[in-house]
Amino acid sequence: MNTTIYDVAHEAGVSMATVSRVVNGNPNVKPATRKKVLDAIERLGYRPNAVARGLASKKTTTVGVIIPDISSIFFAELARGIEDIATMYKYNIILCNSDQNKDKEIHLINTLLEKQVDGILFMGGEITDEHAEQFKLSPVPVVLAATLDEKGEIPSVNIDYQQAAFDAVTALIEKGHQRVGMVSGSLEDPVNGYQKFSGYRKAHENAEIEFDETLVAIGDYSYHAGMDAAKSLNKQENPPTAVFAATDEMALGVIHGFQDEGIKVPEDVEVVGFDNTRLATMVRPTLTTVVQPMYDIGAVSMRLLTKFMNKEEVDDQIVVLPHRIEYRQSTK
Amino acid sequence: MNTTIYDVAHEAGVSMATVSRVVNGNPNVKPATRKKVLDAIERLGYRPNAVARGLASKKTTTVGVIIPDISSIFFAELARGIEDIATMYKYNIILCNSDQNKDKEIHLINTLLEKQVDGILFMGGEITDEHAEQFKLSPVPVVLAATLDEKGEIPSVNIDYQQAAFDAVTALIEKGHQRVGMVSGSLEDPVNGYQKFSGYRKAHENAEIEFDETLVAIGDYSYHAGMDAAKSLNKQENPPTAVFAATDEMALGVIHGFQDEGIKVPEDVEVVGFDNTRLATMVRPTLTTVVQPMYDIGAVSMRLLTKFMNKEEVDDQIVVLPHRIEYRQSTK
DNA sequence: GTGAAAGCGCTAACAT
DNA sequence: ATGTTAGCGCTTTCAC
Repeated sequence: MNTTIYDVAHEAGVSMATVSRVVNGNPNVKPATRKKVLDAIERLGYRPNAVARGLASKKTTTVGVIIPDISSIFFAELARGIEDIATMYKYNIILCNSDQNKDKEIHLINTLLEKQVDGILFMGGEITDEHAEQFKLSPVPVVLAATLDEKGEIPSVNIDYQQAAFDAVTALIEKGHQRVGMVSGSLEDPVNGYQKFSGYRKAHENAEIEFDETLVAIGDYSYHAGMDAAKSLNKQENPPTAVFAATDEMALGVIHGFQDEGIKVPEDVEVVGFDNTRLATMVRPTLTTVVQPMYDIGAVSMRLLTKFMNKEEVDDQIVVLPHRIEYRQSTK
Repeated sequence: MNTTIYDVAHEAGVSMATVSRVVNGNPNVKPATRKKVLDAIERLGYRPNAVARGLASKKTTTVGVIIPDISSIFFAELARGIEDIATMYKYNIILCNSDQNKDKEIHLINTLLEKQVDGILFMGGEITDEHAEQFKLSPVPVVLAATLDEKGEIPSVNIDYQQAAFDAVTALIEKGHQRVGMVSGSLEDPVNGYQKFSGYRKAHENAEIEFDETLVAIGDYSYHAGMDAAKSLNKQENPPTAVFAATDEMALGVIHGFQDEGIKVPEDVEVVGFDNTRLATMVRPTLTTVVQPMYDIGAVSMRLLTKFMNKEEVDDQIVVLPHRIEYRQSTK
């Protein structure tokens, strides 16, 4: 059997309470007593049991993180931001992949709550009423990262995706492009689909260019979806001279798709991606892209969650981080 | 206050023990009783407290995962394999980044043990005596993933890195290359440095080609390290006609480094990478590389850990997965 | 098939 | 500054 606080108390000739005080850094312990206890701990190789502590104190210093897919370069970067800040505030993370599957998501929320996490960081696609319901019922705070709650009821950290897409497409239009294509995510996806597509449309409205739906392809965020989109876009009688892709990975696919057809990037067609993942600098031509600060979104959302967990005052629970466009070789 | 098993027992008019049986799927409950309990649970919105259960049962159904950097495309893929199998066996994962820093690693092991994880999955660089000591003292099983224990005492899942490197370099030599360069990791890194470098040397010995240290560059696994290596390799009076890089990311850097100097890949120099990360197909030319089944290493190591946690019989605790070379456009 | 009761290892009043 | 004690919510014998 493992050594317990009781054993230490006995060994040091003090009470359990005193040992607990020492272990938890409570200042109300005489230095001499503290030393006795520390020595006993050392001698016995005592290691506090966080589960027992969690039961008694109703705090686990553990937060649940629900993420669509940790193997995605995008989410992996976000997760790192989350974990770094969590570590800074002495929390551990229980990491769960949801594959953006609603049933899994709901199930995971409940599992995490059973495990008595002190808070939940959620990344996903659509926040349905059922999600909202679960979050409302949650006894611990929930923060969304890179995930939109249309109703604006759940604390979240994002950039303004629509504005970012608007900016990127407008920049293309201002360079003289009349036919700007888009490779979008599913329009049911609030962030990578709907928001970015809306930005694309608004940029056209704003420039008074008529919207041409043949210029829009829908992809599943994969490299291959980008390649396919480029090829089909290029087959048209009047192909686009610039393409805005909803993710970097699709943008790479678009570039290579065009290149495979003998089309030169950026000479014949300019390409702009979204996210600024590490991929963007690891291709030729390097990718012009909308910078979404993934690490920061993770870090800021975790920081926000710690504030809620500490019951600190929070002035604004819907945080919108700035974005910008990083110009590289895939545009002229 | 949250509803407890006691409340449910009261509501259903049975004892706590019976509720516990129902919740845990114990068959020794009359169907009628079970229904009463289930109804009460439903009515009260009861959610079992896993922390209390963990304290009473001494099992948390949680495993600790120590990983150098989740934002690395390589480890992220591994992590996904780990998580999928963990989920399959009803475990959750506490994910910790170590940055391959020894002190952090040791500290994390202790934190995880305090949290009473049922097992630990460790990914890192060198396994020092201190690591070995910690693992030996651990009350729960430990498995290494993509990490070598030279002493062969700790269960682990890997491929044969040296053989894989040998195969890759030998293939290059057999194509007629007399001057094969290498971009290695630090030789203090057992896997990406020492093992792969040894394979490189052995391939030369085997082919009776004298080893030329000017052909070897050391990189930090980054894209830029690969670029720099290519440039310095190319500055030599007698540059290599083929290069083997210890990781895909460095291989990409090598390719682009050469391209930037006007050297053609694969015409002027052939390049082989290592890992087969998703990057390998997202560049032009696509990358010939040694396939390391990252997802599988994660999955198999987690499966192995579950066997230890269940005290199942394990025939071989040092598992070596097969590797192969995937030929793409960066070689002729 | 069900219940009673003793912990699991710790924290947090409350006393002293 | 330190000790006493009552839980925290559950599992697990052991009875019946």
